[in-house]
Amino acid sequence: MDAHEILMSCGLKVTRQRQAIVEYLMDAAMPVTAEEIYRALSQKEVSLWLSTIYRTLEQLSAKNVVRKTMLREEKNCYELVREGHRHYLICLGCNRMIALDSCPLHGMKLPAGNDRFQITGHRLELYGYCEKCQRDHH
Amino acid sequence: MDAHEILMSCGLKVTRQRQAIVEYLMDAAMPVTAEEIYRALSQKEVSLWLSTIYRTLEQLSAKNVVRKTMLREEKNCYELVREGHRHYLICLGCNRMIALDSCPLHGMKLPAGNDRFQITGHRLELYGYCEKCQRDHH
DNA sequence: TTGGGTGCAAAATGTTTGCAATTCG
DNA sequence: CGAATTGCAAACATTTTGCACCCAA
Repeated sequence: MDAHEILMSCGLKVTRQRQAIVEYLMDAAMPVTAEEIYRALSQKEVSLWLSTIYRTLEQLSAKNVVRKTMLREEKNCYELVREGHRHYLICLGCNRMIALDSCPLHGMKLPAGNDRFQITGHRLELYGYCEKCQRDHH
Repeated sequence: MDAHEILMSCGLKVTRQRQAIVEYLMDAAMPVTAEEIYRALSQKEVSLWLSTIYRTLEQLSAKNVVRKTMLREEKNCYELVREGHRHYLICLGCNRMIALDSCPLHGMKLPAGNDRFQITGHRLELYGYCEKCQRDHH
């Protein structure tokens, strides 16, 4: 599924700007901020505005094609929704994020989910220190 | 431990404003925004500015007395660090948050934590629908 | 007394909105 | 062509910063 198809399937018109945004998200290994998209695309041939990026991300989020996340307690980040959901290890030393290849909660019976509260999703981030920063940290 | 002692232990001067902020956090059952603190204290006898609140929360966060959280993908919230850490059920219907009384991950061996990445903390939020909203939602 | 703290204003940052001009279908 | 989309400016909300005055230690 390429950018063009993704946009079509959302019922959105395929514009130069939107294609570039979706392509950028497809290439991104990590959640990215609106500003990162803006800077990256501005450096290429693509000229577009931040408001367009926000609007597009908003629309794609509504269609569940993009997910808004908030990693590292800072800005909003956005990532393409791929297989299921995704969690990250976040290094407190260098801020790098490492995607986990599976959900640690998968298949787990959560004590909180009972008839009084129906759990439909979760968000999990693991913090710590990567190999390099473990050394530097001491 | 009261507000006064908490501030002292952080090496911060005990001022009227800071005391009020910490007391408010102690009474709060849930993470609160800077603005909520501002409005609540303004209504009482306490006069103080938002910048003072942000500065104080910043300092308390640095001392690990307060934790910054971002629930519901919206604004920054702050909560007093009590016993260990805390997780919430968040209702997507009414936005209400319900504190869990224990950490579902407690005692769990996380597959990601090995010698290459040392896990020191995590953040987990569970989303779903509370009893009332399960009915309304359909 | 004095260095940290606060009031206050102003700036910086991130995001949203309104509208005319443009472009996709 | 007509509706959706964009460029652009301006508004908005949140958070940070600078500085003179103030007050806790």
